[in-house]
Amino acid sequence: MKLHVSPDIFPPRGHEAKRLSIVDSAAAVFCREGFAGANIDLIAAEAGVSRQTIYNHHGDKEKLFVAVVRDLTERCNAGIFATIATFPDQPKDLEADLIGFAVRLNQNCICNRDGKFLRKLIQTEGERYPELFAEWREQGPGRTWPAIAARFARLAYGGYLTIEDPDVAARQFLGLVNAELQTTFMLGGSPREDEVLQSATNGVRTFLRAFGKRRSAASSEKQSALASA
Amino acid sequence: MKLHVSPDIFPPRGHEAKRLSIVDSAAAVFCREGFAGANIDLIAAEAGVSRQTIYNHHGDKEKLFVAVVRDLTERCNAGIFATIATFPDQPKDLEADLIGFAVRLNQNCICNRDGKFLRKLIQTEGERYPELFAEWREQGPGRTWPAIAARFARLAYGGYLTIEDPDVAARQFLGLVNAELQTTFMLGGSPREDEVLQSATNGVRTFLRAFGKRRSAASSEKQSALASA
DNA sequence: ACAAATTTAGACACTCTTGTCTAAATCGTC
DNA sequence: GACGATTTAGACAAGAGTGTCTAAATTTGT
Repeated sequence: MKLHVSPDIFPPRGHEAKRLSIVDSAAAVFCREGFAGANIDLIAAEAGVSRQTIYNHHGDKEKLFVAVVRDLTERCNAGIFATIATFPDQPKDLEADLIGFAVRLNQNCICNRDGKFLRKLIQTEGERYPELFAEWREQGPGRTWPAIAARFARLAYGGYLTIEDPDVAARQFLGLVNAELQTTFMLGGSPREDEVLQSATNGVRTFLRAFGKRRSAASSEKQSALASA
Repeated sequence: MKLHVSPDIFPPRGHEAKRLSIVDSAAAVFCREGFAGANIDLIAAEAGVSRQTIYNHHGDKEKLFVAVVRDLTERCNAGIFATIATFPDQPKDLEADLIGFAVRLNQNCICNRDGKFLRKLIQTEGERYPELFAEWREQGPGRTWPAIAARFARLAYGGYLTIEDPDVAARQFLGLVNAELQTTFMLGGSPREDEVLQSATNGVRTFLRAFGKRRSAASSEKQSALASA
């Protein structure tokens, strides 16, 4: 599940390990307490590290915060693109496959630890660090949305969907699929697995009612002519 | 600790005016800086009041915060119910009327000052005051969602929509209508008026593709026979 | 096992904030 | 104009947190 490709190149082992541990704990504490309320001593204790080590590594509370956001953005992006790679380009069962994709997106990118933390940091401190979060916006939504939209465009081109604007459709897909989780997200909680599945199922059904080739009356159409140029 | 004999009975007008001013400024500062980062001196300055007056009125930073959330919840609720009252029960032009409703909901309840503040306070401090935000959840979403769902149920009963679960439909309506504003909301910004309209228009169109009586290909069927038992 | 680098614990100065207190100023009302 | 209530400015103690420094302890590479 983890890919430790090369965790220890030139810095010694314990060194980088401690850096990771610090950033991890810092993320948790910054989220819980906010930037102003976050206590370096507490971060140190939670990371199992002395306070001085934090200053050795990052120099500053603010620099530490920036490092946290950068780390989270990077890891979340990786997760999102990995999940986008599982988008059903040639679905056997369109509804089931889209539900699966929606659930994966939620579980692996939005509801997981990194996703929750990054979201909360953006919400709480976004206005205080405009340039930092402008960077996030470019690297994150600015790249992931077009990627998702492209997949929906391909589905439409393949004849599975009737879509005018893939960008709009992509955003509406996520809006629908998370429609029933908004209150939970607001309070910073994690929805249960069955809630995620329920919301995704309802959302995808509505999405397909709007954009699916209508199979309403009959016709489980094995519309095979997809291998077109 | 002094005991205020009767804090809010006979105090004169200017008194209550100052209280309002304090709560207002406090809301802004708590939102900008977070609870821990909020500075009472700054709130006082922004309210045009001395620090001591704040302590006279609210006694405590934490009590002040609670007062702010209570006030915001109350005012936002009032706004939402006022807007729900404008829901198109007997629409002439279903699409246009639903778009109008969506825009009103956004402008008067979600994007306005109170809505923005309340949302941010819930997001940032929700986990720290579970009982306070449980109260919000009951008073807010717990009452507004059923009210909105009831309106959609009535539309369905009137033959304007084909809905199985009005609660789900209501949530999906809002999810669709705000689908293109999510990133802006995240960063605490206010979308421009034309963005709100655009998102609402796209959202309502998709909503009607899913739940509207289909006038799609042919058959603008004046399917009037709805008053059945 | 040795030497260099890193980590640690603790003390420290400094700043900032909360909440209290007091005496003077201001306001509202008669 | 006078009286009571409220507000104000400022000083104040107490506490908490940041960032620095130092000397000892530990880890790492050789």
